[in-house]
Amino acid sequence: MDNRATKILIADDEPDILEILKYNLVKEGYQVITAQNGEEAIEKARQTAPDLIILDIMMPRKNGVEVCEILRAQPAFKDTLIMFLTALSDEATQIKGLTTGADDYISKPVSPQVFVSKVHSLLRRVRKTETKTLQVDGLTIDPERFVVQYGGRDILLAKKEFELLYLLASKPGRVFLRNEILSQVWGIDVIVGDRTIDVHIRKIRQKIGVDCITTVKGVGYKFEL
Amino acid sequence: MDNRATKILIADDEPDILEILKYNLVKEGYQVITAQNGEEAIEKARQTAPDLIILDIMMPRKNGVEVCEILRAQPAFKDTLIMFLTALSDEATQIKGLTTGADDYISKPVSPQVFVSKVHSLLRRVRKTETKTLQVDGLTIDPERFVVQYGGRDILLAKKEFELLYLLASKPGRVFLRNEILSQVWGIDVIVGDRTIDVHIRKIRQKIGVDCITTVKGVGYKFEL
DNA sequence: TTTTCCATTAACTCTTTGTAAACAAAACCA
DNA sequence: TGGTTTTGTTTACAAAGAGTTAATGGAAAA
Repeated sequence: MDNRATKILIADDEPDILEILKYNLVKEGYQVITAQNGEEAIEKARQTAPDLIILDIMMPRKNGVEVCEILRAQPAFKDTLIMFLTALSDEATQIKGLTTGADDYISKPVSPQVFVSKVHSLLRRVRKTETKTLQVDGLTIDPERFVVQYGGRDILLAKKEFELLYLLASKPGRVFLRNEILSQVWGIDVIVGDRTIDVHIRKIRQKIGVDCITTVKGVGYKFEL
Repeated sequence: MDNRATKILIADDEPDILEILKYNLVKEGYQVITAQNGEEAIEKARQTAPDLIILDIMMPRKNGVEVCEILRAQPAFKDTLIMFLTALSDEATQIKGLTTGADDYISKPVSPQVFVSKVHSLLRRVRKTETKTLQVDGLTIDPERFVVQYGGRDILLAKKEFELLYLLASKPGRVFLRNEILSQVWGIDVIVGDRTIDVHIRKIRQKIGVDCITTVKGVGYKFEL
């Protein structure tokens, strides 16, 4: 699984819990941001735009449910995943939490395994629905079939090639910095050599046979037909 | 799985529970109808002809078991899936429930995951026997006889092989991730080794004799003739 | 009960893919 | 223009992933 570039915000007032959870998520390759109270959580959420927000219910300065409600009221967080941590398996709280628009909850105490696997599965569930077929000027990129079509021809790309092309084509004309490409396709903490991107770009150009990727020297690449 | 067209009726007298369950099913793409008591459940069942009916045992104005009995007595609901919710793990009630013709039961409290996965697996279980014969490019897959026909030839597949092929062929061209295959064919909580899928794929390819399953490395498999 | 068939695992091989390294070619800048 | 930086290309190699085969234990059929 690539957890690259997946940002997770955890808010809990107990530093120990925060540490443990953070440790386990970082180990899995996620980028973790922490907050110790409700207001800090909201602030950090705005600053970092995380993919998943994990909120303890019991927190000073706005509890988890309140934070969730505030965030959900904003368009930016309408589709962000939110998960609650409940100290006790307080049925009432669980229900309230879910109805206010959280996507899942975990009751503490929880084993790191279970915690991590819950996070995984929640993110996976959502990612799947994110894949949409792209159509740009006669080029079709279909993640469901994992096929690129151009001029009635099926072009088979390897995984990384496909992911790279998909990223570029997701915003035609927009320039993606090399850094951006790295963190989106390879992951935030994967270190690869300078020429790796170029080699993949080359293979894509070769396979497609049309010049659809433009180099912007000193900056990055953009997709354009 | 395409849950769009799947209608689920939930009957429970506690609005909170109803909300939580509905929320989770809707999130999975099911169409959900709710009822707050036994009689309402029967009425809504008649109106909407759901694919699955989830009944709380303890309900005012006819309890779950009574509702089940009444519905089962009607030809229209002879084959509808019925699932019970039991507040306590009351063994006696569970048994009674099942003998009156329910297909499964869940004891509350239940986590959203478990609940959703039970619903999934119940529907999957039944859909399988719902036996729609698939016809793709001269290949006929008939779940009723457990037989695959190709080029006028009958090919006998073992159960797992058949289920796997059926899944892949249900959406020709679409790539199924290994994970997806595992959870659809083997079940959500079965753990099998890495090579198990490959071995089954191999047997299918061998028996059919035509290359109809394409490997997408690092991603999964797809059916394509 | 014996036999056959099936699902799975393990061990191994084969293939594809990703990356590094080394060098060539551009583009940039003075 | 010559030197410098950035990108393109090629080749080679390691590792990931998938294919293959045989063996095992269990279930179903005979």
